[in-house]
Amino acid sequence: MASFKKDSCCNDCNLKMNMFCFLSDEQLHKVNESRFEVEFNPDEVIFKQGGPLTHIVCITKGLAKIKLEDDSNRALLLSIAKPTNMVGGPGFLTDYRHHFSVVALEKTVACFIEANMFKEIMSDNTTFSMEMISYLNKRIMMHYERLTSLTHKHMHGRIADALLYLADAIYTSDSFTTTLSRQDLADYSAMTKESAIRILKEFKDEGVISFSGDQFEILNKQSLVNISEKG
Amino acid sequence: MASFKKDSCCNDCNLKMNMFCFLSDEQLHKVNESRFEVEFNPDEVIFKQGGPLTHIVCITKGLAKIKLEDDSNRALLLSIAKPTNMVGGPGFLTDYRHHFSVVALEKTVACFIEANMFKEIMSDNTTFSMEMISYLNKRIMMHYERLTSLTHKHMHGRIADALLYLADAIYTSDSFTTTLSRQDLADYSAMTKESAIRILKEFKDEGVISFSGDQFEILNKQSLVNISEKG
DNA sequence: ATATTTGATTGACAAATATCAACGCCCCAT
DNA sequence: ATGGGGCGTTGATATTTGTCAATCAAATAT
Repeated sequence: MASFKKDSCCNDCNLKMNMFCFLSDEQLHKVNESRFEVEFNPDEVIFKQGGPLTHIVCITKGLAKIKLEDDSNRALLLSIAKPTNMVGGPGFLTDYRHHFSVVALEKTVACFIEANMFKEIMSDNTTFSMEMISYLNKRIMMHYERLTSLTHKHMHGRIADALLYLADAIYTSDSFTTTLSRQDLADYSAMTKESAIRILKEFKDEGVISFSGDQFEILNKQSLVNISEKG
Repeated sequence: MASFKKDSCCNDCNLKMNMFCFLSDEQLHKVNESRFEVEFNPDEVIFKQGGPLTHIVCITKGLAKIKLEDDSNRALLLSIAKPTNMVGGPGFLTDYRHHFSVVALEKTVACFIEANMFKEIMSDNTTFSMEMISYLNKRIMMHYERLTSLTHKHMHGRIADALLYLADAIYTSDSFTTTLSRQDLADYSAMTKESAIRILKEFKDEGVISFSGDQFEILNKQSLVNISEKG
């Protein structure tokens, strides 16, 4: 297993693990000593909502969905984590519980780092702490976008948002094969699977996208952006 | 104007200003030197979404609504700030812009503290930084609750949530007079004003609440909780 | 006092969305 | 090959929610 390196820093909203460039050599060494990797199969649970938060993970290979579960059976797919995103959660420095579940979407490798180590590092590395604050603030901006999208847009706009998210943020290509099920797409867009399917079909009929099974292609991106903006 | 004091600390979700108990005497002195207060009239804008984030404020008197505005004209009322909540925003340590508007709901006094001072303090007070991380994580938990409530619950459940929020978190009484308009209640619950009014009336007809104008009273709290949980 | 404005309310109706049932398809285990 | 089981798809229908227009009431201006 390769060690984390002090290479380029990254201001990406996703707190790539090279945020570790802010660590001292000694701190970096400590992290690399204690961290370990686990490989998960598709649909396996990496973190379970409600469970104890003892470690922060970094997705090093594969893809995982971040899922908010409520009292009924419905779920909201908050976002997707890809290499090399950090997945922590609001339980850190608060109640040390998980407030969402993380589920592997394919064969996925997660690197576990003790939450206590994070805490220790922060308590004597203020740059790292401030980078964490910056990261949390970017997550919050993302939540704001999700809140307004999910509450103010119609289904067409929400599905357009989902497709744009997958193409731009996850697969970085307008043509992609996904391991997300239709139900996952629906959970991301806060609607039923049937509604998601109908709207995907409409987009296909209108020539905005094409798909067959799990292979998608965005044919008219501007149109998708318009649909997203119109709501 | 009274100075911030190093009295009791507070683990409240709202980062009460007595989070300042984590400051050194010197830091506290610096903050008290430069901060200043402004009084706002009802409906006046304290922060405008999109504007520059140069200061963090603390609501010292009154009540203010935190409002997400989207491209169309619709707004989402995210939460309400009361004394002595801090109101910063995700622009801090990121793009230094405001990502929501803050609007006074009544005569409201806001105390302004330079964002730079916050940054300085953090860079040599790791307890303060970590307290900030804890605060941000609690805000994120709140966003999760809002996300699942607003996307998964029907209007009845959402209005029930709004009423419980006002009674429990804002007015700390099951009987309260509010300066929120029906439109504000609707914006908090992500529905139209007409729908909010209809559901309030239903609750009144069923004896769950009573109200006249802006005076509300929760008559059957358990019932309201049930409605909230059923969705 | 009277006109005007603004927010609250109501009803009729239209649009958006979920539910339910049925069916097809593909993969897998027997 | 064959019979589930799960996922995807479709259509019919019911429910939820928004829109539009009208009215009402309280507050404010003339």
